Amino acid sequence: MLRCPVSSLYVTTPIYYVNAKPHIGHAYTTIASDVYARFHRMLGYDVKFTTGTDEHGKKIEQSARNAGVAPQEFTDKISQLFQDLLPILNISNDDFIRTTEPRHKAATQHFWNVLSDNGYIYLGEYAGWYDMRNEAYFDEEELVDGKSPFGGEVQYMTEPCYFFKLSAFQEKLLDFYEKNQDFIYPTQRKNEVVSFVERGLKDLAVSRTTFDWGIPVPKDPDHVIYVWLDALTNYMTSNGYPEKDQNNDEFWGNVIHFVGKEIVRFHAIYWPAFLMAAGIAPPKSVVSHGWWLSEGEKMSKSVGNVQDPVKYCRLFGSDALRYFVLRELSFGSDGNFSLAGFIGRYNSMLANSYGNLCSRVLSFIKKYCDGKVIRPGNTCTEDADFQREVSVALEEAVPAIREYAFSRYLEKIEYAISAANQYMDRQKPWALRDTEPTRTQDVLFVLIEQIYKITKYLYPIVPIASEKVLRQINVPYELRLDIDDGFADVAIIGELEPVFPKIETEDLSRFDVFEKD
RNA sequence: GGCGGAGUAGCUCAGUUGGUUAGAGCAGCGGAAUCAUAAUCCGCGUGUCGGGGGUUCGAGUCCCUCCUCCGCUACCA
Repeated sequence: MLRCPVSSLYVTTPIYYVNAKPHIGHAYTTIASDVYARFHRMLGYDVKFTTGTDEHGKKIEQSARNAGVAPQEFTDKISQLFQDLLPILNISNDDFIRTTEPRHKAATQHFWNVLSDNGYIYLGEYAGWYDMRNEAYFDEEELVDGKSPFGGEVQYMTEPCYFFKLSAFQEKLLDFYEKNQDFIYPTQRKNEVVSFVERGLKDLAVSRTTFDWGIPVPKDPDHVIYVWLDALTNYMTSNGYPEKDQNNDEFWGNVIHFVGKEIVRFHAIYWPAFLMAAGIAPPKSVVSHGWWLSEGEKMSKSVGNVQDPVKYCRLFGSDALRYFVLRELSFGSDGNFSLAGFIGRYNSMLANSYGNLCSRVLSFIKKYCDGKVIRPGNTCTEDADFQREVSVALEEAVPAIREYAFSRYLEKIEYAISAANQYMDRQKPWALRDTEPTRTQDVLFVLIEQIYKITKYLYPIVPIASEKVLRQINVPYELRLDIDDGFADVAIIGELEPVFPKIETEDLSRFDVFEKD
């Protein structure tokens, strides 16, 4: 039994900052979170899965001004692009939260009041060398020849500012990391976080007076709340805070935050410190992934090599993109996103190995077994060997995904697919169909039952194709989501429809056309 | 500078606490088969495991040193 007794899991993506349209990095985090969520639903977990947009801050205010629109109008537009991306990627989120929503403003201000009431927020003065032209503060040691790193003239300035007593949490955090070894994944990021904290924590400036686009500090509306304090609180807003006591909440007891490596510090240091200060349990894990290079180079708008997830979905389907990003690189490391790599993986694995396996088995049954096979009375050693091979591979896949090793999960499944193709080649049903019809149908049943199992394991990654295959072998929808369900004793083949048609050269020219748009 | 990663076949990477002739996938070459999306299956790798030194009966795996690449080193997000 793989299925777990009922337990709850809360999976989150970061809320994405709305200063530019979504790119492949956003899609990647969202897809990984979705696969993790779907997989755990299949294991029997009660899963809550949220995503959203982070909409406050100086940068947004400026971008809106540059675009000549009000900040709210600006964020409405970009946030919509992120919302539109979800169905395109086939994401199964339960909530989409925007930090400009009233529920979030209320939650954040409540959280602020708790931190303040608990004595962790105080009014002080922020001081530093201010670069007027670039509107940023710098420390003395950051200055280059008496100017800011951007080359602007600086002057020493102070402004009133609320601080969070982060310094009070240095030991508590280190102790927390020590006792919760799984808190930060992967290990490299954990080491970075620990060494950062060990170096000493200064109090954190958590309010700003230099711009207005934010949530006002309660009782002192000249200040807006620091965007990260605002943004991180979304995870609780979405979970019913403050009405719902997070410490007695089943979802809050098992929170997994998926993030990109660039925001680990906020999630692994500030966030647990804020929560500790409020007397709320920190999340279970912060899981961070690497960055995508584009055709071997760093993605950047100025270079114009930003990979657009929507384009890939339109041309090749969301399943193909989901499969590629999780298979191509080991989760946590950086990797390369290239069209050639994408097509190579798609064709060799999805089209040739898996798609063709389904096709050859199902159409064989359709043509030569009257579209129906029944469970054999007895099987031979070769059948048992094959069945065991698939079972072992799939069982090994489970711990992989639970350790966020999505590519290892897929490797195991691919091994099972390969075993199925090998089994069919060894048994040669096409050579037996006239002389040994019984053995032929037995072999086909053995095959179709393993295809059923493999397809179910593929479901979290490629839900559309998986559902298509299950429909072709007449597996009812409601069975799809439970990993322990067995296969029926009679398999009836429905209407055949190809999954993962091979990408041909003509499709590549279509890709170029699309690119010019 | 400090701390932390990484350097293994053409490419992408596995290699658990040191132990038999260092593995997988992809690409390439040869063959078989024809159920299938011209898909599949079988066979084929003389790699200084970044360089050098050391510990050990034995090291890709431990220690030292050097080289190269990368990340973190707070108040834009």
